[in-house]
Amino acid sequence: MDDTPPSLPDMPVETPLPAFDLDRFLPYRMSVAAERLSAGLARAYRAQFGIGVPEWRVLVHLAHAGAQSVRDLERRANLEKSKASRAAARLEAAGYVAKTPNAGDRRLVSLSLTVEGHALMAELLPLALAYQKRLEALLADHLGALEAALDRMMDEPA
Amino acid sequence: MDDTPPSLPDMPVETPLPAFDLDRFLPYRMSVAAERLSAGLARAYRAQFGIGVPEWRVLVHLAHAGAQSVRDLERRANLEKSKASRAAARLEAAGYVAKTPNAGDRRLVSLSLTVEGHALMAELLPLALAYQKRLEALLADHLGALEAALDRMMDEPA
DNA sequence: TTGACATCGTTGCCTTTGCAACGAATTGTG
DNA sequence: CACAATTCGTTGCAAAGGCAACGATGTCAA
Repeated sequence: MDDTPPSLPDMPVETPLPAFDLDRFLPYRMSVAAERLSAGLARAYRAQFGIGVPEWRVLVHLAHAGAQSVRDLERRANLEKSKASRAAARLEAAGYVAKTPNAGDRRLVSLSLTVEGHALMAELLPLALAYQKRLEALLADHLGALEAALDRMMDEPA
Repeated sequence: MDDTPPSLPDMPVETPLPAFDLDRFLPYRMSVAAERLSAGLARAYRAQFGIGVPEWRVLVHLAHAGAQSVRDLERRANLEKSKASRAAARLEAAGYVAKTPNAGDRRLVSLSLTVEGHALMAELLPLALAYQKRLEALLADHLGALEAALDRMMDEPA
């Protein structure tokens, strides 16, 4: 708060930097808020089921859309290829997901929920839905604008 | 969309799962949008200056608040302790940040921008400000509600 | 048909992350 | 003053992530 610093002779005079408050910077705020939301939910399944975020996304998408290839997950659940592949491998090892070769195109792997995976989702999905409800109630009147803002961010090419 | 599946004898009958579309799930949407914003900005400095997100946060906070300890960065820039420590170490190696022991409390390390770090920020901050401006223009009428929503998410204890 | 080109999923390699433990320094308590 | 408890920053270690390359498969056009 020293508007006119004494400028001691041995202190190099530096161009003043533009004012910039990280706390008002949108990429930062979004990142922190997103981390917070993910962490809040993850507490519900991470410790209890050994499921991380990538696994969660795979499971949800399989539950919602049925059998899917790794490529589908990459495109539709925003999972980088190797991330999706390894998450699927972990889920297969845990017995929640079955990997079967696709008959039509043998490059594809068909991932699907096992009975255990289905049962797991029967537990997890209600938790997620409740979390979503809580958020919607918290945001209330701002929810619509938030979603519109998110849409715009996602539509923008950059 | 087969509402009444044939229920073949060898197909175990499973409780139908609640409808759940990842694309409408807020933690997911926030995470994807945040990643997108960070990536958009990071392109401006990552390749060109070898600066990653943690380094960026350290630099910005030092530019904004002057000399800070690792603990300050942890608290005020949402950087986990070791992340802040290592980012500071990388920045010191790159010559952008100076680490000096704090006279009053010798447990603390005082991090500050070097002349080179100051010059770097004189380049980077305008980029960040322009990016913020672009975002604000894109969001336009929804900006206020977005910020209010972010505030609520951050205030909530969970 | 054949050969160039594209796509799919996995893997190797290296970096980054997260967590816990540690030594050094400081604070608080009796 | 001693000495337990706390705080600060770093580091070891195992897990996760990112990227590029690979083999296998599929497509397409000459």
